[in-house]
Amino acid sequence: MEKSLPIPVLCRLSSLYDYLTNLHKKGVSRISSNELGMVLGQTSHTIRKDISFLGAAGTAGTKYSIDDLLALLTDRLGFNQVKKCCIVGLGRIGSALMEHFSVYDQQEFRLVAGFESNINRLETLHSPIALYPAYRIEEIIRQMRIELAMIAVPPQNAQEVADRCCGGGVTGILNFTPTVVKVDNEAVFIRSIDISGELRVLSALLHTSTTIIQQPFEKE
Amino acid sequence: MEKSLPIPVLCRLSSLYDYLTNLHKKGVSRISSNELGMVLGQTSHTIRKDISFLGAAGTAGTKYSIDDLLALLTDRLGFNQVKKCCIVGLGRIGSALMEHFSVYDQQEFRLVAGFESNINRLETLHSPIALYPAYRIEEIIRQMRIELAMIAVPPQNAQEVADRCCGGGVTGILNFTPTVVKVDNEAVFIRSIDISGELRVLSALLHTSTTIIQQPFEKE
DNA sequence: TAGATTGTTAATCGATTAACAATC
DNA sequence: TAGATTGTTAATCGATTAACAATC
Repeated sequence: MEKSLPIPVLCRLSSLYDYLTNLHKKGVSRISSNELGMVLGQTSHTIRKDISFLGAAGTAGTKYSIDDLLALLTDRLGFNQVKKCCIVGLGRIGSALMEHFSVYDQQEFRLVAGFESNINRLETLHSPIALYPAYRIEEIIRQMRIELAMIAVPPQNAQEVADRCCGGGVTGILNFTPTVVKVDNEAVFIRSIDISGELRVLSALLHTSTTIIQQPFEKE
Repeated sequence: MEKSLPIPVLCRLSSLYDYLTNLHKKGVSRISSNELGMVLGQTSHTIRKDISFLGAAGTAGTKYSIDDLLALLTDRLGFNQVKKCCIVGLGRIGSALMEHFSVYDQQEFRLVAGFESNINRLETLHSPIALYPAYRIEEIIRQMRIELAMIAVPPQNAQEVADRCCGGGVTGILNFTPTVVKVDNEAVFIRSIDISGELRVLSALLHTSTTIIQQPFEKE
């Protein structure tokens, strides 16, 4: 039985993949765990440990071959199989994502559909990617075999949309809503990006770091 | 000396704050750690532990008072002090964020400036928020006493922009770029949102969960 | 009082860091 | 061979979970 990769490891490997892709484009051919650690803000130990999760990738004494590492990452993490994605909710954030992903061609995924419930708004939108009214979510996801859905609807609709995306058959959801969404299907992965939440975290960090004195609820 | 809150705790408290704010608006007055756990996808233990980091907030036997909890969170995490924010880079994502934060009025922060290096593009943009050319970053940040910067520039410019934001005096950076940015100032907090990275993580999750057999590098 | 539910201490779990052996 | 650097095992650290005492 395959030991599945811990999420923190996966996140770092994803970032590593991105960086190596850039190096590859620049024509760099080898790099050490030490150098990688510097750039990615990790220790060299962490880099090597993370890589070793994928199986051995380098040869001792030599630095990592960037091509080999990229090939290993691509293979093990499945980045060679293009995943079809859709975006539900084409408001400000949703349509920005739409444009973003229709321009950048990431080899790992391809945006193939957008959904919007407001028909008037839908008609004002233009995109090289097919757009559909929201009531067709299940139908289109199933028909096109879409695997990933990005959800950028108002928070109060996030759960319902997530359920319908699952109903259509997606196995991954990227939730841009502060709502914590849940699905009963074990096989569906959910990750969330909460922009306001992140701003609050930063805000709290600056606050708590400057509030040095404040000693709450002193017991006597 | 004040023990600073661990980041995971801070993230959950931020999400708790958001949820309680909604409950408050709906007129709900009390809620238990158990119910909160259900909704926020945590155990009741975690909820209570997190809250206890702020000092005692409830009374045993009774559920938490939502008003009291909100007051405590607001006070301890500094959400009553409005933080001034800016956005650097007004491309697709940047201008979507711009619109987003100029519409939603979050009491915790206020967007006060946007920066864009492309003068032609700058002139086509219209916003209720003041927009400036990128060369004025330091000047305006210092002058307006802006504390937080969101960075939505091309990845290759992220580090330089971060440095200049720090030069102006921000103490928090929300980086929307896949580039890992670093600053030498210890007092500056950085958080990152890597949208493509998250998609890759999801993508890898679905891949590794379906790839059951694949047993790499079997030792003999 | 009895039931409910908080706050906190203790136990477990997992991830990161360190050390080092393996090896090119 | 000696120097460099990987891969892996062990040690540390921190966060989550569990248990329960405190108390309304």
